[in-house]
Amino acid sequence: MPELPEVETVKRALEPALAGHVIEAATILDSRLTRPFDPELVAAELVSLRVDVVERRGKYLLVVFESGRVLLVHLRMTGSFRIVPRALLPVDPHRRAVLSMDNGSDVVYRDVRRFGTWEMFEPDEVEPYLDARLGPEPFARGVTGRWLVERLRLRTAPLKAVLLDQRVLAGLGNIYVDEALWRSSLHPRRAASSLDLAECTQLLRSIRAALRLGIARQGATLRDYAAPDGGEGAMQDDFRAYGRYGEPCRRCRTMLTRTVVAGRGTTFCPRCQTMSVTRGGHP
DNA sequence: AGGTGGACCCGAACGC
DNA sequence: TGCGTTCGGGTCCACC
Repeated sequence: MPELPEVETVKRALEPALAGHVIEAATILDSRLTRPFDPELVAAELVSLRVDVVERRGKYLLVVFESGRVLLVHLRMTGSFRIVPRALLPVDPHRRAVLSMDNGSDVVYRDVRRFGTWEMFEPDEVEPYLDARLGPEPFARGVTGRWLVERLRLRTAPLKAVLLDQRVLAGLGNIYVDEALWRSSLHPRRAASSLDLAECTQLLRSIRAALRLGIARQGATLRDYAAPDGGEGAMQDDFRAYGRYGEPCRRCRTMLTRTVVAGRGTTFCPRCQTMSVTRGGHP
């Protein structure tokens, strides 16, 4: 599932293939991708635009054109890109779009579950759109333990539910929330508002450590996620909690437990990750 | 207003 | 074997 580290990996691979290049042809094969807009019209809009830069905000990819317009892409669950030489396209029933670039390469988008979205924005539209949906990047300077404790102060929902809320911090999903909670020894069902400053400072350190490791490992490859160069991530080999229920905790050897929090499968250590205020954590 | 649960998808894994 | 059922996961939306 592409979360911040996976999307960052995609962004880094896409940038050199797109930046400075012109889209010579665009094909959109699935009307769901651009819904409610006509896929043929969106494809026509893309043709002959020159890409300026590729950016990431939370789990969104921004293909910014020289005109200032932006193609906003969200991979959701199973969206992925692949960069291949033109005409080297094996048959793939899950292919949803192709951008043919002026350097002879095709940027191919595939999406098994068809949740992903492509939407064109005018220069001034994209910022308000994202600002309404996303909080700050977890690595932003202004994000501190003090900021987080204030941000959680009025949130009575389970900590895990609040961390999955993109308006609090942008880019966390089920994997990295479970990883961060394990690292900070916090129970996923703790009321978010019950965390004190020390816990929030520790939690933020853990969130950043989990994300940093994910980026260094080029994301986690589960089932069919792959980077645009076809490379697979290695983060799945470094999971401390996510999906490891039934296996021993790497701190205390207690068997990890699986439960459901905020409607999401949740793995945690019933011994380390306590419901009460902790003294010091384990980054 | 904050919290919750269903809808959207479809392949994999599971149950009989 | 073959069929039907369940599950998951990000975001949006209706409802409390």
